[in-house]
Order: sequence, then structure tokens, then C-alpha cells
Amino acid sequence: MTAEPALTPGERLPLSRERVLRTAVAIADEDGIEAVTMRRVGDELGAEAMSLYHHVANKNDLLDGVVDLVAEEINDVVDGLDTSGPWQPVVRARILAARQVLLRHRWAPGLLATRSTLSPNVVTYHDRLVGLLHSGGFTYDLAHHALHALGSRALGFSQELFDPGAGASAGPLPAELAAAVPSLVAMLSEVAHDDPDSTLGWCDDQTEFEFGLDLLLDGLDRRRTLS
Amino acid sequence: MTAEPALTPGERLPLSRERVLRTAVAIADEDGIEAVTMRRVGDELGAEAMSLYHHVANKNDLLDGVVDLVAEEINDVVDGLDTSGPWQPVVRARILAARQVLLRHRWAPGLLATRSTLSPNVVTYHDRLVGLLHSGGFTYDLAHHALHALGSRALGFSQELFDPGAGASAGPLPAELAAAVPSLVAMLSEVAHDDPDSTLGWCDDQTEFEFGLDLLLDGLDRRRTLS
DNA sequence: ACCTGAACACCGTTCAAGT
DNA sequence: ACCTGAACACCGTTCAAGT
Repeated sequence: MTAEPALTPGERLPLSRERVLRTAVAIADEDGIEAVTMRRVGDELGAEAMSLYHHVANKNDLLDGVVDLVAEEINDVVDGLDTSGPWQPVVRARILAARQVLLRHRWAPGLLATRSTLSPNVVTYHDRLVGLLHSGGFTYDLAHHALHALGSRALGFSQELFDPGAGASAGPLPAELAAAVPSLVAMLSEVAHDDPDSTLGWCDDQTEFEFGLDLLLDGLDRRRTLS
Repeated sequence: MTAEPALTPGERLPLSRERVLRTAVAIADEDGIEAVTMRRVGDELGAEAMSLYHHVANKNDLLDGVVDLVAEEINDVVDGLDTSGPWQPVVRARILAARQVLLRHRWAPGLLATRSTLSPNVVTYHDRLVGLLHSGGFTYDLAHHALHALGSRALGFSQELFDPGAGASAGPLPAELAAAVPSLVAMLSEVAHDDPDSTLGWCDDQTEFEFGLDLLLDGLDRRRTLS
């Protein structure tokens, strides 16, 4: 994708940490994160798996680098946003922009969640967010609570454990299962009735994300004006 | 732990799906979820890894079963709670009780997040939650939004991508890194000053969980009274 | 029917050897 | 210095064979 210096046939670009990480991201985008193996990354670069170890310490380090690369992409996007005006629409727009980047890398949220060592670019992202909150009237104490309350939502995603819509799109439930979860059945039928268009996947992820986000941002603003 | 029929020495309890799953939970509690391999579970039961395949379809099925077992433990606990009175303290107590169960299985949240097939007991848990919300005055539409807004918090945990306290407990930051994240440094120093006792791990997970939970529950109650 | 041993395909990774 | 081939330890899983 990026321009490369011309090479005589048979010649190969030297490996580098950067190329290794970008290749890993490309593989994950194409075939999912589980397709990212040392052998596959090597193959894709025309090298042996073992050659990668000169540029990343091990697979864990590679995945840390991949996460950091995605976070860098997020920072590049959100750094260009307008930060003037009241804090709430500014923070809201920032988080929704981060979300757009993650939607280009569907595997990223799951990977983010498993990393133990923290990515410098993820830290930087949160630093800027705290800056916006503070200059928007938050005490640092409230900004701190806000980071925890937002959790992964600060970066634009929320881990859904249970998608109520999964059952709906799979058609009517077996009678015995329906009897076991009467409230969900009642909820499903009413919501489906309200919105008959969305027959499949009637939970709109974006709408639900924004609902939850606004719930939190509204609540935080209320606490801000109380302090 | 549970009473077993007496066996003559050398005799062995027959395997069963239940015993396989309970053994897997015990291993995860002891040594973490990554220690749960087919070979290890077999060993622990005095059987070969391959024998497990007569009771679980494959490792994925085993992990699904493990998740469902934990969710069953949660349901057993929350079903005993008092549900009289206003919805908010009832739901709050229910979620915090679920959280207590998950704190006994630290690996469970991470596993929950990776499962694609949904556990019957997780579905049941959410069914009861919707029931409480509805009888507490929620429309089914709002209850539906509430499930998405709560996300993993409904079950008592929140995936933290970034623990601001991790840096604090690791001692003072290197100067160049501190300069790169000025807002976090300012936040850290102010919050640490407010609460000088908690020198290590100054983010109280339980306090932060409850702060975020109450933010959401308060917001939901406000929308409830508006509708 | 339930369980087993050997084997297979696939990992991440080590290491000595090449250039 | 960077890269490689063979090898090792560990997975999940298949399969034919035992009882």
C-alpha cells in the first residue's frame, strides 16, 4: 500500500519491526486475529518465522505492537478533531471517531482486552481525554472516576456478553426455551413490534453504543456541576 | 468436595461431563485459564486427555460448559436475594452479588468475553434482570437499551483497558514519559494527594465499579420517569 | 459404552549454523 | 548483523484398537 523503493527482481525489502507489525495487522483484518501466527506473518513477508525474532521479542511482543499500532491510528484520527466548545460534544465526537477506527479492525477490541502490558498510544489517548475533561470543568478526581466508568467505551467499544438480538434473528425460539425466558420473549416481541423493519439483527450496535455513552456522559456532567 | 460413593482402592469414578467441567473450573481457579488443557484436565481426573471427548465435543464445548457453570453459580446466588422494593437497589444488589461470584473466579470475565455461543445460564440471568426492570417500571424498550448500556456490568464486571493506577504503583515515571502524558501525571498526583493511604494500587476496583454502575442506574431511572 | 495409546497437524520457540 | 533449517516441547484432535 505505501510506496516502496524499487527493487531488482528477487531482491527483498529487509524486515523491520514496523513491517512485521503492519503485516500482522493486514492478516488480522483479512482472516481474523487467530490467523496471525509467526509462520503466517513470516510467509507473508517471504521470510521464515524465525526471522521475525530479530524484530520482535516473541509473539506476545508482536501482539503488543499490533495493539499499539491500532491505538496510534486512533490517535492520528482524533488529534485532528476540533476541541473547542463544551466538553461533552467534544468528548463524544472523539470517542465516536475512535470507534470508527476500531470498526475497521473488528478483532482489535478482543485483542485490546487481553493485553496485560499497556500500550504507549493507549496511555496517550487517555491522557488527552483527561486533558479535555479537566479543561471542561472536571476535577482530576472526577476525571479519574470517569475513566473507570467509561472503561472500554472511552476507546469506542463495549464488550457485549449477551446480544438479545442473536435469538431474534435465529427465528422463533423452541417452546420450552421460550418458557424458560419469559421476560426476554416479551421484550423481544415488543421491541420487534416497535421497529418492524429490522428483522435481522434488530439491535443496532451504533445506536446502543451511543445510548450507553450518553447515559454515562450525561451522568458525569451532572456530577461535574455538583462538585 | 461433594460426597462421593465409597470406592475400593484402585477403582475410579466414571467420567462425566459434570466432573470434567468442575475439574476444569478447579484448575482455572488454581493456575489460571491457560492451564486448562485437555491433557491437564485428563491428568487431574486420572484419565487420558482423549477420554474427555466422550463427554465434551471438543475444547470449545468444554469452555462453553465452564462458562455456563460459573453463570449457574451466579444464578444460584442471586435467586436467593430479596426482590421487594424499588427496582434500583434490587438490581444494584443483584449485580454486586454476581460480581462477588466472579471475584472467586478471576479468569471468568476474560473467558466470558471470548465465548461466541451464548450460555443458557447467562441468558437466564439476563431474563430475570429484564423481569426486574420491567416490573420496576421500565418499558421493554428501555430495558433493552439498559442491557446494552450495562453490557458486562450487568454480570458484575467491567473490562478495564487502562488502569491509571498501574503507573502509580510502579513508582515515579521516567521524566520523558511523564512529559508525554502531562494530564495523567497531574491527575495521578492530585488523586494520590487526596487519598495518601492507598500507595499501591490506588484505584479501588470495587469503588470504581460501583461508581460506574450507579452512574448508569441513575441515568436509567431518569429515562424511566421520562417515558 | 467407555477408555486408551500412538500418531498427526499445528503451534511458539531454541539453537547452531550459515551469509 | 541478519536470516535460516532442523529440532523440541507443547497443543488439540483423529483413529484404530482395546475392554
